Amino acid sequence: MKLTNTYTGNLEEFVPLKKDEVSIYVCGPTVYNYIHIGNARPVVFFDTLRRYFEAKGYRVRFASNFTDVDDRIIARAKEMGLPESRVSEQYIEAFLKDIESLNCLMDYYKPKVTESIKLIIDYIGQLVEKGYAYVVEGDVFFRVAKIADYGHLSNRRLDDLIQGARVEINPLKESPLDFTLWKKTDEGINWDSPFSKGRPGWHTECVVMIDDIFGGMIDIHGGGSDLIFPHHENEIAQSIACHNHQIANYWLHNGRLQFEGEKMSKSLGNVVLVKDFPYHKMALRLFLLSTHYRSPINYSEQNMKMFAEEWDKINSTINSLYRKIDLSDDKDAPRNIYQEVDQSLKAFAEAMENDINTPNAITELQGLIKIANIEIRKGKDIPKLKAIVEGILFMLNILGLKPDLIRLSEGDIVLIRQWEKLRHEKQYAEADQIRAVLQEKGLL
RNA sequence: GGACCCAUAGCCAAGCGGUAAGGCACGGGACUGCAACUCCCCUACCACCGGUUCAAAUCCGGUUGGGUCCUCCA
Repeated sequence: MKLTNTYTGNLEEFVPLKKDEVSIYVCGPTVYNYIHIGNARPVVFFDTLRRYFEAKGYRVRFASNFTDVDDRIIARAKEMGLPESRVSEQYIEAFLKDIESLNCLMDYYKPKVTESIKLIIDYIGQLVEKGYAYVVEGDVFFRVAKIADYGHLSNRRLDDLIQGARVEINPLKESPLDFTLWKKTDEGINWDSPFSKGRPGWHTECVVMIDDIFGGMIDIHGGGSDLIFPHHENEIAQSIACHNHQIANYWLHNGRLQFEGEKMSKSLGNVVLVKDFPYHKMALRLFLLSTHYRSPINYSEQNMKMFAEEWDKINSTINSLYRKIDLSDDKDAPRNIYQEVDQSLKAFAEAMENDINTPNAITELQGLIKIANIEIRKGKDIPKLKAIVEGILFMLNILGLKPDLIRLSEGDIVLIRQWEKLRHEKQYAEADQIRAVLQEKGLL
């Protein structure tokens, strides 16, 4: 399998650190609000990556954190008149509910900053001890100048960074590039540390959690492309400082989601929350996978209708397949192997092997859907229908698209037979009555 | 101001040196008692200008138009 590694800029053959096992860490949300569909992109993509690895037979160890200590959470807590912990708990719960609605696998490591404070303080202490960090009036900063390779991931030169810096220069820092590891404060939630009473900066949590969960290098570190600089760059710097090695063999970044051609962000206020998505959640997932993960993707209400209809078609084709099988006298016939189906599956796998090309994988899915509809029309070859339905479900499972299956009850079968009989006898008035009932039940 | 990315039909989107996949919409047809569903057919001088090459949507340079990061953001 090939993946584009941001660190090298190349499409590379994936080789795991341990045979048959893959470790993946994805930067998770800061839990101060509901997530919007842009936040859902990395979640869905990396879930799909995980599913594909699992389908290939790997054991996947997957982790994604909750940033539950942050200025925005503190601000939100004030606004809501609640303690920070209540705010973050509430949005963690909402996050999990949202990603479950997108059919993401829910069993993964979910570390929280508030539960990692001791490890974070120890880690910062080590950085100070080794001379990679310095304490000024209770604040702790990372000494970027000590990392020769700083800027490698984000492909930046230090000079450009310094020149481009528009932030107000913090006089406590030795260099404007130095970033905060620990911030002295008594506002909001805080902890005692050897440096001061305060709270950790954002960049240390992920490295610490990765160490804690995986105990060293991991295979894949992922997140949105906006995290490349400075967050991931800083993670690498800290890891090199502390352990003298990188964090991950492969860095994967997904492109940004835009809203009607504009950036979607909480600060611009043009967000569409996952929980408020106006169509079937699987249409949203289908949409998110319809563009290659590295490219930008544009959300527009107009397009969503398209994906909603496409999802309906996929879903109803599966149900038609099952209906045909359930109504057949031959329904216990074993499935068979068919070249068309196998070719689709092969092409599907090839697409996924090639840097998780989900748009092409979806094309293969659509091809099988078409084959399904042709066979449904022909009607008789139950083993083939079974092979097709199996193939479709296999693809859907990897893409994390969960169909709403409607299996026929005995009563439904009787009803459908009756409808067919009445039509055959040209008793259309009665037939249409039954048809209305069947349509109501979603069986046609 | 600095760094970087993108530009393919009405819309979404593959392709990444050998002569334009797929989906939606539109139009035409088939199926049907009438519908719905479904199927078949049809739809592209690959932003523009130059260059490299036997060959370019694909590589190089420039122009224009979008976007991203440098600052909280997935």
